[in-house]
Amino acid sequence: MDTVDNLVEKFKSKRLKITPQRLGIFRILEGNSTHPSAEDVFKEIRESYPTISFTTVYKTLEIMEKMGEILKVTIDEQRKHYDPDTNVHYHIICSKCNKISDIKKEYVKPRLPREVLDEFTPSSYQISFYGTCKKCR
Amino acid sequence: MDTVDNLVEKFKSKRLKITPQRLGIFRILEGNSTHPSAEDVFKEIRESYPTISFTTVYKTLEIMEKMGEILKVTIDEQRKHYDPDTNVHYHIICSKCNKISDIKKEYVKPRLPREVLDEFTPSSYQISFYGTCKKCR
DNA sequence: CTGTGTGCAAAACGTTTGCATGCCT
DNA sequence: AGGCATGCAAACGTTTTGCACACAG
Repeated sequence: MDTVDNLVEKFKSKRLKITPQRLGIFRILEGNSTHPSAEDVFKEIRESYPTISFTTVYKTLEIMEKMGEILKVTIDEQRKHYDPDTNVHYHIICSKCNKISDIKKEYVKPRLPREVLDEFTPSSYQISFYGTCKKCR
Repeated sequence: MDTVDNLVEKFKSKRLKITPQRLGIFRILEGNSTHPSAEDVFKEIRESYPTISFTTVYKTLEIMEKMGEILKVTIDEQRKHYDPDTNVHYHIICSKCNKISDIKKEYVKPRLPREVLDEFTPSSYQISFYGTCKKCR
């Protein structure tokens, strides 16, 4: 996602309002590589803004996702996760502690065969490795 | 997954019972490449077995998944999908009609860098392309 | 001042569980 | 006969929605 400052400008240019709640959510997400769920964001922002509601968090995340500022990461069938890093990268997920980490090195771009590209226009992709991390082994 | 006949034997050898409900679920899944959700399986089996319950479908799918006969496909954040093809392959998902298709050709195995393998032991992975299919374009 | 955003409560949705009954082996 | 399987209803966890009020622009 963009910087908080640029995001504020983008919101203003779309006539979306900048509220303390939204600013708090922007700040939590900026540079965040923990792939938080809506609940994670809610819990964290509650510490600095105790009266914020779940509704506001959900709605703001939805707006940001539609704007393309954050990506929905479909990794865990229990809940949605969000990733402010919109560049493609692998995810590794520990099935025991459920931690999601990024892998950016030695990235191999998977390709679709030409005959598939005639039938299907890809816009994004996700690569997820499931396994066990060192701590949980 | 294995053939229905072999699956029946596997269930028997684990002292799991073969009921008409379970047989119906096996038959729906055999050779099924539509990546059905529990609800899809439920709807289809209802046609031949109108009194079956959601509970039975969920529980049977869970057993089969734990036995490794079908794979949980985490592609859609709304619901779980199951795939009786347990060989690794790509999935392409049309964001408009939500159809999930298999890609088996020109498969490139993504690799994790060695320093990651010291920290993380992968057991499976999923590659999903999101986009738009010809019909929906 | 206008219209968007907020927050509550309730609904919606897929999934899971407790439990009494049924039926496969 | 014994124990696993079934199916109902209720519980669950997450996400969405309707609505009145608040506040940013």
